[in-house]
Amino acid sequence: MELNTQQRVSILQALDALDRPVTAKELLNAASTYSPKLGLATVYRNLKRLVEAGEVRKIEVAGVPPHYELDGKKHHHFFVCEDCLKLFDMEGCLNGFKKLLPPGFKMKSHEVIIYGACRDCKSS
Amino acid sequence: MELNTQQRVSILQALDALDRPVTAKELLNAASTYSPKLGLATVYRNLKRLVEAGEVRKIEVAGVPPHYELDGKKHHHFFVCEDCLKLFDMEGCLNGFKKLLPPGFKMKSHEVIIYGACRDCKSS
DNA sequence: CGCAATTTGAGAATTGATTCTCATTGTTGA
DNA sequence: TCAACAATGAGAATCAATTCTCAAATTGCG
Repeated sequence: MELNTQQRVSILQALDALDRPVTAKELLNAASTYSPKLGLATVYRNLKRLVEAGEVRKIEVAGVPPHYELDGKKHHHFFVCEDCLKLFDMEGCLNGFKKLLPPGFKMKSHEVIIYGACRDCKSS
Repeated sequence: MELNTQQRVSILQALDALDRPVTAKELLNAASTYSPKLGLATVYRNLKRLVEAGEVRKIEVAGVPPHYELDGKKHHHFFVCEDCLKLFDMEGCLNGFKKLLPPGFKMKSHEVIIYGACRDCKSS
């Protein structure tokens, strides 16, 4: 049976409070506020289970380590700040993906990633 | 001074012959045809230099190990076959990326990745 | 050709992300 | 309440990609 531990709750709380994709370490820092002795292994253990349960989504984009965010949001894409290396959600999507497909290929899903400078890093 | 070794030539030859993004190991296999004793470290050493020289592009997409391809092609994107895990170039691009940008963010580049089944894996 | 600088091969070592170990602690149904 | 089973902490271990080490081989100017 799965127990509802304090640290698991802290991790979910932190994910919810941060409200953007974060790395395991960022999550450790944030959740440590609620569970001071929290360890990285526990963060990973819980992330793994949450991902398998469909409650959390693991996001891998080139140039930055894997990030995690609460799942269940509607279809969206990501922005990578090349300065601070943070990831941000972007609402909306594009059309015409199929026209890129080579003949005979079948599309199951797609990903759009925009690289640049976030609001806070724009000026630096 | 940079020497023009047989193995470096073999690596370039293999990249050219394969004509799609390949992993370091695939490249080792392919280039071994020309340079039988070729080692993985040499492949990496040369890839690194070729990437720095702008002759080769390193492509990182979620779900597959890093791939490399000759640079200099015109702007394009990638298709990942979820079956055979091969990467393919896709000609063309889409419009409207800027409309996805959160206010205050600045776009420098973008990436589009389509996941699915390639021609050879479509039926399986 | 002759040699000095560069490169290679092969395996060891490193790196970053993640998982495992195991003794200890926490959680919960009865 | 309280035992059984699950989960945690901390560091060791693993894993895959990549880099390093160093003796031996190669390359190319003169």
